[in-house]
Amino acid sequence: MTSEHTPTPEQAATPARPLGRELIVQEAIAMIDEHGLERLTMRSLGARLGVDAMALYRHVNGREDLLEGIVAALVDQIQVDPDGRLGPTEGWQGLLQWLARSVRQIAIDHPRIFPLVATRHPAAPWLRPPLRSLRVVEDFLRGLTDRGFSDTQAVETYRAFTSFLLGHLLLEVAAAGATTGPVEQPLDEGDADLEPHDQSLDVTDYPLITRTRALLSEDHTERDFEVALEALLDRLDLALSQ
Amino acid sequence: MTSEHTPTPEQAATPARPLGRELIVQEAIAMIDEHGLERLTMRSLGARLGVDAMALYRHVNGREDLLEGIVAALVDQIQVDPDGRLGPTEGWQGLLQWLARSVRQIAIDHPRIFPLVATRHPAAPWLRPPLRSLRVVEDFLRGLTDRGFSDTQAVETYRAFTSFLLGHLLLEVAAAGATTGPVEQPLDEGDADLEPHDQSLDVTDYPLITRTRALLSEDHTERDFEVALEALLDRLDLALSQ
DNA sequence: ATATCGGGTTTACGTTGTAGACCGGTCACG
DNA sequence: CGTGACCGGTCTACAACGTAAACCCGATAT
Repeated sequence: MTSEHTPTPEQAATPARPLGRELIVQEAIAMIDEHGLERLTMRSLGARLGVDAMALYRHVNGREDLLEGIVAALVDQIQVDPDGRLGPTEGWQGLLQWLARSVRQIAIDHPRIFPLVATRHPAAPWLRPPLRSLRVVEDFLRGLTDRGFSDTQAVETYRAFTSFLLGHLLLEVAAAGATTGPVEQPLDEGDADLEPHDQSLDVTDYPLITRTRALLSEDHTERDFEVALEALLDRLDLALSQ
Repeated sequence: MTSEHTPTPEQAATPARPLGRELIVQEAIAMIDEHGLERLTMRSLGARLGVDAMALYRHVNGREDLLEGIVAALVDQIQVDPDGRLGPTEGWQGLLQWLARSVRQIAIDHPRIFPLVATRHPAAPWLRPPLRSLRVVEDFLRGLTDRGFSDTQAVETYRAFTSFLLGHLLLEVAAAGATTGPVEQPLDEGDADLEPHDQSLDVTDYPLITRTRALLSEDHTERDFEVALEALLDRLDLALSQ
């Protein structure tokens, strides 16, 4: 009877038994979405599932493995090919556009998890986040080679495309996280001395920043994403035709 | 006398007194470079500096602040403008090329720290990693406006350029980290049961991956970086001329 | 009926970040 | 020339975390 109350009064208990890797990962994702990564703890996750923390270890090889599972779960949501098989009318451009938007949607839905997808070490050095599962890469390569790409071209496109996705989406979710609230503090605000490291920073010494402040704060993430994607497609198209 | 030996026998003591924020951050950077982020601990860092862990708190506002300092230190190394002022002969292309390579060099020198630069929340939502300090952004905007960019163009370029850098460099250092050794385990290898989650993954079910395995493993990071940069510059040039 | 075992619990330990008390030297000032 | 402040180190302590190990119990197989 040492702890009768639930340690975190998040939700009392058992959202959907039977306990298993799937459910655990799912609930962990929800938890990060709601409170951020640092608040995902074995104990809190266990509590949320109405179960002792140690129970999780029956289904998951420790916290690292859990994070791995979370990343894998998100990556598995990526659809390389739309359901209604897109005809070769659109060609590879359509495929890449679809895929890009698919990945983008996932990133936006889980802005606090995407950094994990971006930075955790993939299973093999040639897997490039965010397209970091064998299934996705296979489908990607097939999609392109089916549409006339040589193996080399397909692989080069894989590299260019992942770089594009990673840069744009990571910046987009970072911006999203900044507005939503970066971390979720446990409700204190006693600011220390020792150079308070100004929160709302002073910009007066930087004339150009001051001048462009409004411009800098504008949000064009979606448009930027689309035009950069278009530019990439153009570039690839050019590279193909020679 | 509870702990007479140094907790981590890394280096006995005092590499360069006077203790201070600067020195602490510097040594922390060295430590991450050598052993990885998760092995950077207040106690180990203190030990490395020949000092009690708590001494660090006199100069640093806790671990988070230390990480902030590390990121800031790296970003401060970025040189927007070469020392020998480059004439307007090169124009803005030269500037961006120089800057890109400057940032890239830093990323490569600290592959285990760059992810921090990439993913930690900047001081303001409109600061975009890796160009995430006021000084760098100011110099960046000045460099461009000095060369004929409008404010809007300069800001748009800032966005495009940071996306480019982040995507390419993050993937490059991830690949680097994968070869060097991702984490630095404390020397055990007793593999658990529970689906060993295959380390050297099996690729036989993925014909296209199998076929392009060699291609996928080739390393073209530098070339890719340069050609993507060139493409970006072309795109910007085009956007400028209309 | 009884042995097995999957899957939960309890307890305990080591490691981490960090608060807070202590404490010794140095330096300003009466 | 004391004497107090204070700067910057130490020591001790604690809560939170990940997780190993032992336990335990109900269903199921023999």
